[in-house]
Amino acid sequence: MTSSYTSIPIKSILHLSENPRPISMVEQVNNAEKSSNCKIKIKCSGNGVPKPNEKSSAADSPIQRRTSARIKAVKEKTAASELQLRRKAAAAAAAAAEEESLAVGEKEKRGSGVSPAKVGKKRCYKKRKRDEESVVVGEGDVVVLERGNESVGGGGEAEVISEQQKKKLAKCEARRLKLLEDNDEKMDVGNAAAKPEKTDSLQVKETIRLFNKHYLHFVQEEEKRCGKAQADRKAARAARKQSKKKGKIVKDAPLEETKNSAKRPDLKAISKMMENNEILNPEKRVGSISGIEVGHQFYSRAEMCVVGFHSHWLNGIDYMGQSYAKVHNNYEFPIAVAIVISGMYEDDLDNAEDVVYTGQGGHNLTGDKRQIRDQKLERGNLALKNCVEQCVPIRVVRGHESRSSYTGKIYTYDGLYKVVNYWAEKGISGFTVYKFRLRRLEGQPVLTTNQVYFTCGRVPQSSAEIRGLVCDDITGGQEDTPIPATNLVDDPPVPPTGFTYCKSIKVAKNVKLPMDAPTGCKCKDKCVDPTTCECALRNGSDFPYVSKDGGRLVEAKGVVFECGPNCGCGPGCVNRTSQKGLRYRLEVFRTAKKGWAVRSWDFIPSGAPVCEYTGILSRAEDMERLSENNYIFDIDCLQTIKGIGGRERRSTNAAFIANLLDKSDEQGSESVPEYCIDAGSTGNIARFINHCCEPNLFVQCVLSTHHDLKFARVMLFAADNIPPLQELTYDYGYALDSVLDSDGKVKQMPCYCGAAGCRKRLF
DNA sequence: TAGGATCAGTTGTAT
DNA sequence: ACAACTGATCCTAGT
Repeated sequence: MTSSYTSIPIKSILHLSENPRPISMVEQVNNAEKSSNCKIKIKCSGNGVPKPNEKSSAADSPIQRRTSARIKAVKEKTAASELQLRRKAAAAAAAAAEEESLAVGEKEKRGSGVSPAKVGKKRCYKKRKRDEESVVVGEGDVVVLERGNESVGGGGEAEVISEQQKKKLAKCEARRLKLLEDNDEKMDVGNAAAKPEKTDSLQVKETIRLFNKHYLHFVQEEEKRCGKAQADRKAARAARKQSKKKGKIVKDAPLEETKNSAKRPDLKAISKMMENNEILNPEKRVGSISGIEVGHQFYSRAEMCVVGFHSHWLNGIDYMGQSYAKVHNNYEFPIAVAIVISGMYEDDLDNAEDVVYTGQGGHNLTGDKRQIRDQKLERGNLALKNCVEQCVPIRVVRGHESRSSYTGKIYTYDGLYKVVNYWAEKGISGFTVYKFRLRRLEGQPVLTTNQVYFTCGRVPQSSAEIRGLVCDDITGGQEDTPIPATNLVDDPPVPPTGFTYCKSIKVAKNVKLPMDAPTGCKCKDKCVDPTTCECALRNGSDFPYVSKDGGRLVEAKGVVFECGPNCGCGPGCVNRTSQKGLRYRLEVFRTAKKGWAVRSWDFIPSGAPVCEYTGILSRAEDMERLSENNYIFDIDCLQTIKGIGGRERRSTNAAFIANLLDKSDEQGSESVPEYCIDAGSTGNIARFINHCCEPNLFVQCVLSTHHDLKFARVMLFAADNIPPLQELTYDYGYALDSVLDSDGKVKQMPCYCGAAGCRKRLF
């Protein structure tokens, strides 16, 4: 039986709660603000919403917000400087590429020194890395094995060590020494060595992001198919009823069409990524995988596959088979490289640092999930046995039941373990099972499995449990779920002040929101069929959302057309996903260096809507006068669609949008946003979300009550699966040199978000 | 909530 | 070329 994780001392849990999640290494831009803030004494009244006329205190400003570009000056400058910049960038990239290709040999020797900054470079690095891996097994990772504990056997039917095996052990020792040597070299390189690790972790992040995109795409495909199947069944039933009346016999539709069960979108996503060569680390390898640290959380088995951590979504033991013997002659194959401990075997025994793992086979896959046959020393079992004899460490992942995951399960990488010994015995059900004693290698980060388990459970259940609470609900009851504010940084702790909470957009006096609501779809209750729903057609004949998990955006789009006031569907329609208000329990918390920040107590799956950016909808040029307002968000829907002003180009329904673009062009829209949302004095939770160069949210413009791109609603969606208590961030999206000061000079703002790929400048 | 069908890549073996 | 192997996932049926 798999032991529970309660074997961890309570102390370690307490320790955790005493030390809140480390705050990312972000330097505050406005350091001066903090001291002034400390002097302000503000009592948070009743509902916690400050008076509207309270002066916006600098304390509320984490770092400078997405400020309106100084429009006129930019207009003049953009065209000229953009061209110049592009030329410069192209020249720099070319030079870098050349330098890179020349330096490859040298850098490979050092095994480091890769700049994470430029995409072009990153690609070069990725490729080189793979080439490296295809010829090296077990190198480049720190593997420290203790001697004297490598005897084979120890259990019932232990095998005895042979002369040949002794030789192998010697070989193994030699390998170990080499690894240590390599490690020393790495240490010498010092800081430079840390860089590629970060780059790799970004690659891991991006690969998982890509997986999520494919995953949601296939979820959508399946939802469509199942929806159609359901409609077909309904129609078939109706037809049968009719024909019964007439006395005719109608055959049932073939099973294929009526089947309602969805094919597994996760597996389809894996297949797709294999087909596209998008799998990270496609070669199996011994030891740790760079970019995946101990404690890394996976949200499904499929995630492990796409980053090359464990190459099968189903097998417990991942091993390198005989085919690897052709390329690598330093091992006797098969050898195991990774295992998943998920408690599926009745004979498992798990004490965290010390595990008795049951081999594979003889397991009743359906029903009671117990042993029904004897296990044999073959496949994964043989691979684990070979690990004992050849001192090959294996990666260990543990599965946990957890609500904070879309699959209800979390897999945590617990580090490298060595297979100490193995034996065969009669298991609980009376069949022969192979057992492997695993011991965690020393010198690794403290085991995090239990911490993660309890971190998730540490989310407060009531306001009484919240530490450092300074405000019960900054929304003053406007949102369905209250948003508390906590402050464990300031002394005395102060709540966020200087703004009025508003759930929805307010419009400035001199701005007229388009009132001509577009014609709506004629669907009833919920929009289902994307081939007939007009709103779906506007999005390119597909709904932008999947129904799963209450609505998730499949991918970032130029603009999303949602159902609006003239649509026949109700509020529960999937194509109103962004209109349903806050879905997750959010918290505003004070950080030491970044001012206020936002995090969620709930798990947020990728593509889920987090919040809208609200405030006062204003003319961008009116904001020019307000030089110190740091809460201005330009509505850059048009720019995003056109892919200008530093915006990434996204997929769009070209046909429908071309029409809208023509309209806006007629109205003389330039490359600079005309309108913006000013959350300086009035806004919602979004005004507290900080910038990060590698964020976990992204901005998505949404149209529902009208089709004017200049007034699109601004929504923030989850870009990744976001675990509870992780700070929420998005990219403020400045083009470098796009902000000018009052004298028309280019203004520069350093970025201290601390991400590996930080651009070092906010603008 | 429990049971069971399904899913698809890897591996080893048979042809 | 093919079958065996594997346990996560999700739907369905039952309580």
